[in-house]
Amino acid sequence: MAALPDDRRLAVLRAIVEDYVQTHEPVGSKALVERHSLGVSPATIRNDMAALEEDGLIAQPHTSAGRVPTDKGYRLFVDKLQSVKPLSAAEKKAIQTLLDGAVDLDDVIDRTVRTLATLTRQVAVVQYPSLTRSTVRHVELVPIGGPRLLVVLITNTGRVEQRVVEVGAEPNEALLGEVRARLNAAVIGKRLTDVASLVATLPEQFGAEDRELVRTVLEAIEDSLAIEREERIVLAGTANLARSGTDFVGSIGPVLEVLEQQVVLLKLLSEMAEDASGVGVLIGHETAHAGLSEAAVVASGYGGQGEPLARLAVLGPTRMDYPTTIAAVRAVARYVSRILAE
Amino acid sequence: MAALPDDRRLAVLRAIVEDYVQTHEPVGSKALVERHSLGVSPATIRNDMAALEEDGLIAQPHTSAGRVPTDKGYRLFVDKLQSVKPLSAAEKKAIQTLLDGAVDLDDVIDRTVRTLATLTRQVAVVQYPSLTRSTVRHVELVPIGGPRLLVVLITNTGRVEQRVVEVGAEPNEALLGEVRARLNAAVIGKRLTDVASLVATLPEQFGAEDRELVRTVLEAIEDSLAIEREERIVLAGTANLARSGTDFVGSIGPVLEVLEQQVVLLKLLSEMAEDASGVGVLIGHETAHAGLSEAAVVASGYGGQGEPLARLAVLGPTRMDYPTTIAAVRAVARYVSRILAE
DNA sequence: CCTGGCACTCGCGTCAGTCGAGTGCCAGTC
DNA sequence: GACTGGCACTCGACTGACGCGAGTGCCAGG
Repeated sequence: MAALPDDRRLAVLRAIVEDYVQTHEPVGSKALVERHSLGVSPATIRNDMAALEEDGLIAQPHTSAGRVPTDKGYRLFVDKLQSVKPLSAAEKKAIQTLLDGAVDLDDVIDRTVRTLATLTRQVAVVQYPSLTRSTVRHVELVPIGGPRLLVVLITNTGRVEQRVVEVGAEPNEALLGEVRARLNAAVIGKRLTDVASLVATLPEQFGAEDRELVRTVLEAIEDSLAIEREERIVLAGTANLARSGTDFVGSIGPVLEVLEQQVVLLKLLSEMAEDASGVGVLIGHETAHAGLSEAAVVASGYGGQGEPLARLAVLGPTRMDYPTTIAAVRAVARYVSRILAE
Repeated sequence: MAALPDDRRLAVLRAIVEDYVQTHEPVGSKALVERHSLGVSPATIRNDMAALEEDGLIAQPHTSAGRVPTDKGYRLFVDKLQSVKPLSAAEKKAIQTLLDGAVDLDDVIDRTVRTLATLTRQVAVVQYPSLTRSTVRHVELVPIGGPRLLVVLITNTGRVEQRVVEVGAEPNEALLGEVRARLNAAVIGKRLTDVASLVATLPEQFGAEDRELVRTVLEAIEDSLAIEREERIVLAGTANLARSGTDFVGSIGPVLEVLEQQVVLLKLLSEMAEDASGVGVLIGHETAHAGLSEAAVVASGYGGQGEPLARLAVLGPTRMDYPTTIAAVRAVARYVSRILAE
């Protein structure tokens, strides 16, 4: 095919996506030439549309109706997106106002997810900074009366994990100090993933009668690092699903179900590929989940230079405003990263 | 009015509620006598229905349709509920299986809310044990390098609140031990609400140069007790809202919005009155919230003898199976209370 | 390769007509 | 006085016919 027609076909696809996102109605050839200055007649557009349909990029809900983009069409639209809509000054300001003044990690995450939901008017998803990629800032052992010991682990992201353990007998302060010192010496500044191997030989450095206690403490620490607790997700804006009314033809039930199953969400987020700017998009069936066949996810890593600490995302109907959403996700991700870097 | 007809009217109301809950369709006089052995003819029932409508207990959606209970009708139905449907053995077993084996408070709450949602097939809401009604088990001060101090407060419910504070200079261990000892002596076993007044005179017991540090620590503790953090709510089963499809005629959007605004939910829970068995019910407009005009809340306190530590609840359409739901809420509340008591 | 024209398709809204469930009322019976 | 059977009436739900209009595919001509 010649260069010109192919270019125009892309322009037509782009126009169809834009119109459809705005009007939520199948778009016909006539409306298209009226709303966009394509410089050709409806009949020509019709030919192009037939070709686009042949390629599986658009489809018609029924004969004698306009065309609607398919998942594949959205995908091409997103891939060929040369320019992301920059945020308005007011929006940037809003992000700052909403995110500044957070007192701790929980608060940062909470504000982030709300900001993202408000900004995009979609469902926002924020994953807690993954423990596996952060490092140890400090480990503390606190006797809390009787044979009970509070084990506290603080990460460089400000996250605090704690656990109460039962040790055989009430430990004396001197021993505790010794364990605390050696433990910290071994792990401070190290990655959490390496902690287990770093402390493996620790019990051997103590007398036989103390080893049991040391082992119990180490178990607690490794326990805190177990996947179950480490991978937490926070949601906001689920009410936006209902607002987008007829966007999900087969009710929003399945979508809500997916959102409740954090495991599925986490898997989705962790497996997403990102483009050069750090944003990844999954459209409809690409999510490989039946409940999300009419949904799209726009995600970005955040926190940490190079490899991100965790991901945040927006979930909405496939029929969403991708340029704006992508811009919002990227902006929020950058801003949160800056905050987390302190 | 004579005693008999009044009794029968109540029976009619009860039958209407039961049928309507089951079929989700307005129920007429004929169907009523067929499905229930009321011992009278449809015509008589019609007269009773007219009276019930007069009293505002039932209503007809349109002239030539059957009757539907009003909020007031549901209220009377619930109030006159003499027997709550006991849970089946399988259900009791399910509660045990789901709730046993929780490792900490977070886990208990998490399992509870999921159990409740699964059991009732509605939205479940669990409030974290209120800090204000629990007591202090232990306070710990942990130096974490430099002028930073980790303040940890553990309650009798197993809840752990922590906060990092910046103190002027790196505190020496002796001083810290002294503060720790006096602080614990003052507050252990005391109610959190009394903590602030109990420690008021604490700074005076220290030398002038140390008072600043003591004050900073106390501030952090009082901060941890601030309402914002103490009143947390966990949800599960929001997908059930969508499943109940046409139950909410005006979409489920407003309901989801309320669920996201935890403040509203908390206010609702805290203001609910409870009957003798510890369960409270709010129906439709009684929630005093527009978004919940078609919803009902069944709540119960849990944890703590006498005055409960917090509440858990189920939220569903006004058209819900009250006897079963009330039974489930009560059973789960009792079981959680037992677990929390250890 | 684009364009104007033309016949064709098909979903949607309207309208009239029918059906039936359910009601209210009344006169009669126990 | 309470209950019952009968009867006329109401009104929403469903159905089928029908015209409208948006949109398409195709074709011949520029």
